[in-house]
Amino acid sequence: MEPNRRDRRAATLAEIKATARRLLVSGGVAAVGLRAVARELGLTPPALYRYFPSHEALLQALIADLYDELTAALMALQDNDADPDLGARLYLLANGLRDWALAHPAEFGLLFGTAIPDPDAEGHEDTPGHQAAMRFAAVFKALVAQVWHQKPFPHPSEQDLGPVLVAQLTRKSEYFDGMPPGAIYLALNYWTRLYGLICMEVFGQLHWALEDAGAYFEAQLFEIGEALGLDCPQPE
Amino acid sequence: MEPNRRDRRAATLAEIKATARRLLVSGGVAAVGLRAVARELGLTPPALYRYFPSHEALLQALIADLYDELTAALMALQDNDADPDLGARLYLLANGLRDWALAHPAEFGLLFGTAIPDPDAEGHEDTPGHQAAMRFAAVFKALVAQVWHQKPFPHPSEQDLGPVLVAQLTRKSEYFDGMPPGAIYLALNYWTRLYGLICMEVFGQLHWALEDAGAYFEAQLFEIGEALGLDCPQPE
DNA sequence: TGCTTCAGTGAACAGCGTTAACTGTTAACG
DNA sequence: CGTTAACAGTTAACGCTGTTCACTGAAGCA
Repeated sequence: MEPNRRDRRAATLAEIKATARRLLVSGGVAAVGLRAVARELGLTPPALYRYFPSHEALLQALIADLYDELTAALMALQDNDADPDLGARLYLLANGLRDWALAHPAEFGLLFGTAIPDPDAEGHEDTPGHQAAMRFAAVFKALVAQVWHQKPFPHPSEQDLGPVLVAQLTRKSEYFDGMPPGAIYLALNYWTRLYGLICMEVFGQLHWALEDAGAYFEAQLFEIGEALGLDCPQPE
Repeated sequence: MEPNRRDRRAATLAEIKATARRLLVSGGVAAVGLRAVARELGLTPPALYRYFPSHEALLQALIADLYDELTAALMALQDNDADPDLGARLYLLANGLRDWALAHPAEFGLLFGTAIPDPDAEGHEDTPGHQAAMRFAAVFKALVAQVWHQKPFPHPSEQDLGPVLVAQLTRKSEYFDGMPPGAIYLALNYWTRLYGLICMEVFGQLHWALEDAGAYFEAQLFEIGEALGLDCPQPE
């Protein structure tokens, strides 16, 4: 019945991350301090260094966990939806992302708000947070590719896009399961508009115009769906 | 020839803000510390309190200055453009904003990146930074309203938007110089897409798909212009 | 049993924003 | 002109932060 030493370690590690998240929710990212976490757990600050090599590493682990939680939530949403129309799942996913963001604004802010304009990166692409972000992005990518392969939607021609853009998009054709550049362009369009919209709503940058952006989001989502040749989202 | 005391004060104040900006550019917002600024100026940290009541106030002043600089740059861009077609100025403005953002990523990050999801705000709407942001937003608002009044563009009907959204948009009709809700919807659409696009590009969130987002931005800008019933941007 | 591993502590360091008390210069006023 | 008050700036200190080092005590293993 007495816990193993490795189990104890895992339990403490989970407690640390849980505490960090609680502090994140209650006071924003600035409240997630090494000392604050230690204080909350009844430990001394250096004790945390047995679990994380630095404060930044703790935040990275928290970010990775949150990405994975969001990814799992969206995948569960897909699995529980029996609708054979994959286009409907795109609405499901988009609304799911927005709902999660609005329900967890602090977490969302940590994941997507903390923008790092680091032009000379060269090496921070293998952090836990970044890898988890890639897994998250793959969810949307996979669904869009499935939608495409189930019923290819009309897309702009290569002449419309121009050679420079086509060259870049074609380079991503393999990642997008063989979609043509015009279709990838629409997929990118879908993502950028959805992402931008949710960020602006959660970060309160729409407040000056709309006190409740829900209806606006719905209308925009319908427009974006139209661009992918999808039908009306829901009867509602 | 010896400078007045009030002039000396103004000069020091300008030096402080210039130093703060230099630190911002070279090391991000985290590098703009009270002590760092003082060190750079050969002063002791408490001396800065003769000019700013707190570190936050210094940042606010810097934000306000940057907003004003950006606003002035965009207005100068408009004034130097003799094109009577106001629609063309929308492209000019959009490209001007993007150019400024790409040329000054650190400053842009301070202005637009640091998102503050503060739901229980109630009182931070009168900071210098927020007021300057309103002046900045007014530039776009004014031009869109001018475009509308010069040549009203086709816009979605109230039935298309739904009563909830129409009610919110109508409440902004006065601010938008009497534009109808459908037109305000398109104006908002213009702003959200432009804003989201530039943020994603500057903050490197498009790098996984596009190494150079210029062509993509151009294509998107054309789409957004189409939605406002504008003609082709430029022969180029 | 003896040795090692490891969680955790206490003290300390450098850096941060901020405050209080103090010094010298500079402008203003009777 | 001389007094006085305002002002720019300093030094010292407080509490906070992330981080390191030397150390203790207990758990795990041979």
